[in-house]
Amino acid sequence: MAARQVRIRTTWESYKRQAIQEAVIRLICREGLKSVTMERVAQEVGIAKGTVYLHYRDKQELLDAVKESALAPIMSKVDEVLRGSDAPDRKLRACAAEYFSYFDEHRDLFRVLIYEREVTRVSGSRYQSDRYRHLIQETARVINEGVRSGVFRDVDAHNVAAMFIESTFALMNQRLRSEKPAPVEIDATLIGDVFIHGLERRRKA
Amino acid sequence: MAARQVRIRTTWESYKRQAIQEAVIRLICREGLKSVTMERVAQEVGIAKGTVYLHYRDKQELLDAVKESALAPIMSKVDEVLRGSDAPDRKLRACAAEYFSYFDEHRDLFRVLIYEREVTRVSGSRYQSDRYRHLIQETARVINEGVRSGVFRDVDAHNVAAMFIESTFALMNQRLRSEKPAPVEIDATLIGDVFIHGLERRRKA
Amino acid sequence: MAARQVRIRTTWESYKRQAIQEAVIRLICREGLKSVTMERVAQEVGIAKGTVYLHYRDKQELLDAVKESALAPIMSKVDEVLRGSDAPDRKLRACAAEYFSYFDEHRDLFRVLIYEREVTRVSGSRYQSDRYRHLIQETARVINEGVRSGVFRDVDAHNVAAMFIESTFALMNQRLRSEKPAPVEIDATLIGDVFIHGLERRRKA
Amino acid sequence: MAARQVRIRTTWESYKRQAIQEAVIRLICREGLKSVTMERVAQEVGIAKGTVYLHYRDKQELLDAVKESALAPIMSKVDEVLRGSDAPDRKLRACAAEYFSYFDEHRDLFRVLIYEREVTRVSGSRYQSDRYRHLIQETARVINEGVRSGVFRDVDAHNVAAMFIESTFALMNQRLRSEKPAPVEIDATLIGDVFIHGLERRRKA
DNA sequence: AATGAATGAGGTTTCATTCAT
DNA sequence: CATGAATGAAACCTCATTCAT
Repeated sequence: MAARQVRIRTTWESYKRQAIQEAVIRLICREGLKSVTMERVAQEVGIAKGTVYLHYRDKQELLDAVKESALAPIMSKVDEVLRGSDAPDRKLRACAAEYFSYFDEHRDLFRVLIYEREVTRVSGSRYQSDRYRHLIQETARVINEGVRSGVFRDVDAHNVAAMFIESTFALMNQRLRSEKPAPVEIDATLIGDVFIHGLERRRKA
Repeated sequence: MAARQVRIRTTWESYKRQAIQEAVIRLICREGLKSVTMERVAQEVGIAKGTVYLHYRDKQELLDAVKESALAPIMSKVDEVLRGSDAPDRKLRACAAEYFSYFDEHRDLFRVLIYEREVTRVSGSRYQSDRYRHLIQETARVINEGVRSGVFRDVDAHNVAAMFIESTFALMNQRLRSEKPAPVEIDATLIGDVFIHGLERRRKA
Repeated sequence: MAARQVRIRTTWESYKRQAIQEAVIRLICREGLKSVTMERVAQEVGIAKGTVYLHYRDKQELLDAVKESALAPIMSKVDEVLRGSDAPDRKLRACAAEYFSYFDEHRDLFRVLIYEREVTRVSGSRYQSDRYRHLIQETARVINEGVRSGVFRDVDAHNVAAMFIESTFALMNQRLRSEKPAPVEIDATLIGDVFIHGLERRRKA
Repeated sequence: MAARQVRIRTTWESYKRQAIQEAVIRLICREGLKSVTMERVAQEVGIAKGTVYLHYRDKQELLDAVKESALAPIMSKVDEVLRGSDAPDRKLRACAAEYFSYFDEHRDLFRVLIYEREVTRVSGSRYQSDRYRHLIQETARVINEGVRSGVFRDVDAHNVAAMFIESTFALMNQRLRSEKPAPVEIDATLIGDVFIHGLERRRKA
C-alpha cells in the first residue's frame, strides 16, 4: 500500500516535471533561450513561480533536465544501433536515419540544447556535454571496426566521428530551414553515401 | 576642409568601433558570452560605458557588428577560393585549409558567433546568419561545378555544402578541445579526403 | 470520561509542542536563527509543515514560546534562590552559580533568545523581554535587601542588578568562546567576589 | 588638478556612502534589522535600489560598513583612554564615561550592531566581532596593569574585562529603557565604584 | 488531525540604457 | 564628444502560510 502510494506519487510527480520541461521546450522553440525565465515557465504551465522550485532546485537543474530528457531517447536509440551486429557502414547509415526521424519531430530544440553555452555548461561545466562525448566515442568505435575489418581506410576515427555527427546536424539544420524537407530516407542516404564512400578503402594505391 | 574633417572623424570613429569590437571578442573568448556586459566592454577598451553608445545604438547592434566583422575576413577569403579557377575538389580542400588556419587563430569565438541565439538573432532575425547562408551557397555552387564537370556524383549540392562546412566546424571543435591539436594540414587533408572521395563519381557499378 | 479525553489530549498536545520547540532550539544552536524555517523545523521534528501550524498560530508565536520555555527553568530557579532566606551576598553568589551551570548546558541558545530582535520582539513588543525585566527586578530587590541590612553601600539597585546580570552573561560568553572553560565555580566566584566587594560598605572614610 | 578632482569625488562618494549608512541606522532604530531591505534603504535615502549597489557590493558589505563606522569613533576614543598614562582605576572610570556619552547619542543601534548575528557574522564569521575582541583585550591589559601595580587583586583580567564592558552595556540598556536617564556621570561613577572596589586589594586576609 | 503541494509576496542582485555635466 | 552616476525593469530564489485531501 505504501509502495503503491509511492508509485502513484512518483508517477504524478514525474508527470508534473514533464509538464514543466515541455513548457521550457515550447518557450525555447517559440522565443529562444532568453525567453526562458522561471516566471514565464510557470505561466506557461499554469502554476506559480514557486511551484517550479518544488520540482527543480534551480534554473540550471531544470535546463539540465530538459536537455537530458530531450536528448535521452535519440541517444539511446543511436547507441543501440551502434552496438548492434550490423556491418559498420550499415550502422552509420542506420544511425543517420535514426537522427533524422527523431529530429524531425523536435526541430529547433536541438541546436539550442546541443550548442548553446548556457545550457551546455551542465552545472559547472564538470562534464561538459557528456552525451555528446559519448556519442562521438561510440561512433568512433564503429568507424574503427570498419577500419579493422578493411571496409574503411585508416583514418582518425575520433575526428571522422565528429564530422559525421556534425554533418548529420547540418542536414538537420537544412531540414529545419526548408519549408518542405525531402523525405528522411533521402537525406539519410546522402550522408551515408558521402561518408561510406569517403571512408572506403581505395582500390589500389 | 569640411571634407577633411569628416574623413578624419570617420577614420577615428572606425578605429574606435574596432577597438570596441575587439574588446567584445576578447571577453567572449576569455569568459564566454555571459560576461559581455556593456560595463565590462567599456572597461576592457578603457572608455566610459556611455561612450559605447556613441558608436552602437544598443548591445544587439554591437554584437551584430562583432559577428559580422569577425567572420568577414575568413568569409571573404573562402569566397575568393571558391570563386577561383581551381578544380572543384581542390577548391574544397583549399577551403578547409583556410578555415583551419583562420580558426586556429580565433578559437572559441566561432561557436559563439555562429550558434548562440543571442548573437545569431541578428536584429530581429531578418537575415538570420546572412554570411552562413552565403557561404553554403558558394560552396554548393562549387560542388555543382564538380557535378557538372563529372568529378562528383550527382548530389544535392546544398545539403552537401552544409555537411562540408559543419564537418569543418566539427574538426575545429575537436581541435579546440584537444590540448595539442594535429597540424592544420592533417585535418584539412582528412576532411578533403573524406568529402572528395565521398563525392567522387563511382567507377561503374 | 470527557475529562480524561481532554487530559490525554492536552498531555499529547503539550508533548508535541515541546518536541517542536526542541527542534527549534536544536536548529538555532546548530545553524543559527536564519536556519529556522518552518520547513526545517517540521523536518527536524519529523512532521509535516502544516502540522506545525496546528500547534502555533504562526512563526512568531513559536519563537516566543521557545524563548519563554527555554528561559523558564533557569528563571524560576534563580527566582527561588533570590526569594530564599540566605543573606543577600550569598544569594547573589548562588544566583551566579545557577546561571553558569544552566548556561553550560544550553550555550549558544541564550544570546539568541535574549538579544536578537526577531525573537525578542515578542508579538508586537508588548511585553518586551518580560522575563528579563522580572529577573532584574528580583535581583534589584535582593540588592536593596543588602543595602537596608547594611551589607551593601547605597546604590541604585536596579542598575546594579542589570550590571550583575550582564556581567554573568559576559562570562557566559567568554565561556562559549573558549575551548576549555574554567570550572563553573571559578567563574561564579569571580563574579561574586567582584560584585560583593564592589558593593560592600566601606569601613570608615 | 587631477588630485583635486579625485579629492572632491572621493569626498562626494564618501558623503553618499554615509547617507546610505545613516538610512540603515535609522531603519534599524525605527523598525529593527528585519526592516532593512535594500529597497527600503534606497527609499529612505531617496535613491534607486540599484544605486545602493554602486556604493556597496552587496547587503552584507553595507551592514559591515555600518557596524564598522558606527563603532569606530567610540572604539578609538576608548582605545586612546586605555593607552593613556592615567592610573588603571582612573582609566576604567574614564572609559565608562566615554561609553555613556557616546552611547547616549546613538542609543538603540548598538545592541543590534554588537549582538545581532546577522550583522555580527562579518563576511563569513572570519573575524567575528573584531572590534569587540580588541576592546576586551585592551581593557584586560589595563586591569593587568592594576594587578601588577598592586591596586587590584589578582583576577582573571580577561574575564573581568568582559564583565566590565557588558556591565557598561547593561547600564546603557537601562538608560535606553528609561524615559529620563540619570546624568551620565552618575552611571559612570556607579560602574566605576563597583568595579574599582570590587577589584581592590583587600586589606589583610 | 495531519499532510504537503501550491502559492505569491517579497528579498537580493544585475545590467542595459539614459542624461546632466 | 565623453563621462559615469543613476535608474528601474526584470531575473532568480525563499519561505510563511493556506487549503484540499
